[in-house]
Amino acid sequence: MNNSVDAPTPPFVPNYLLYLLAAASEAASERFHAHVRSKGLRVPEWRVMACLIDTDGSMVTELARYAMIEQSRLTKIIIQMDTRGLVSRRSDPKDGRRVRVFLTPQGRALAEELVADARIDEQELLKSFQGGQGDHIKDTLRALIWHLESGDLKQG
Amino acid sequence: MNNSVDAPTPPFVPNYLLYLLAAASEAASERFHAHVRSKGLRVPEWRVMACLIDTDGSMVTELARYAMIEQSRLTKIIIQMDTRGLVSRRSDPKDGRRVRVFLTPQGRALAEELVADARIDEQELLKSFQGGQGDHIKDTLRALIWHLESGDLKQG
DNA sequence: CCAGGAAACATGAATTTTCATATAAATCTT
DNA sequence: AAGATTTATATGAAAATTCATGTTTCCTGG
Repeated sequence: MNNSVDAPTPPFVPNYLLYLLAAASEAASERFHAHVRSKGLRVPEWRVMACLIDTDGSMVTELARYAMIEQSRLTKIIIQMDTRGLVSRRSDPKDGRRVRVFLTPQGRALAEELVADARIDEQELLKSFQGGQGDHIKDTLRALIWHLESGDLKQG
Repeated sequence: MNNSVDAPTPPFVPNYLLYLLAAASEAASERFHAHVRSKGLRVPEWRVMACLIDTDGSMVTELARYAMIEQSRLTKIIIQMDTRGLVSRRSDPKDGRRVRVFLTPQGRALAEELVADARIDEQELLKSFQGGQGDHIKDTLRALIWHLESGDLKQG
């Protein structure tokens, strides 16, 4: 007979990939998201503005994919941002169904300021994350995203 | 004079660490989260159950940290889950302020089923992600989380 | 040209989430 | 040991999100 105690079963959550991804995303974003809110924007609004810095004038559906926001939700966010003067909406002359979204001068000024802040924040995160490791994490994440989006992993 | 066109400015968003983390989390979770919903649970409810598999009987505040859900929101989720018979709430006899949350037998059965499914899903993700790379990503994420939570990166 | 269908957005009602604060129990202070 | 603080959870109203579906515009074959 064996008197020794069993090794405790290891916990599930802290070793689960989807938890690690969500926790890493949250932890890494916390500080900058607080900064965004201090500037009077909610995080989804900041995401819209960051996307528009890259692709000003894109249509709502494109923006929804790029910013990872569901379409009807994005529509409502954009309407609010329009009201606040951060973006303007114009229907596409070539296709009346499409609504193209543009940064206003005011919106662009804020967006550029925040993108600059975001770059600094990112550099601080990466450089504090011991030399070189920092570079690799972005590559790893890009590879993971590419793998997940392309392969579709057997259409379960 | 130089006739050559400038190289286009590289886009910000697709190379931004916080975007990569959020996008990786979303892409990796999509399939399993759909599975969770097909079982009649919303994602935050699944998170609560997964946490309780590890730490049944924990108090609301602990659970909130572990499941990354804000406290007052968690309270409401737990009340719903209690009503549905997935968990039960008992006030701690040692400290009347605390509410300890337990899986019911029915809740535990569902939680165990989903944890098993989650393990399978995770294995499929990792093994499809070319040999060995899979292992490393979890280590990288753990390191990042540990770094972010411990260091606090200068108290900006 | 027209009917049918698809694509792009908008909308409304039900539900959730957020934020500030209330309540209640434990702990500290003097 | 009474009062002041802190900790734990609950609550309510305002705001945001979700989901299904409506509306408008475009496209396609006959």
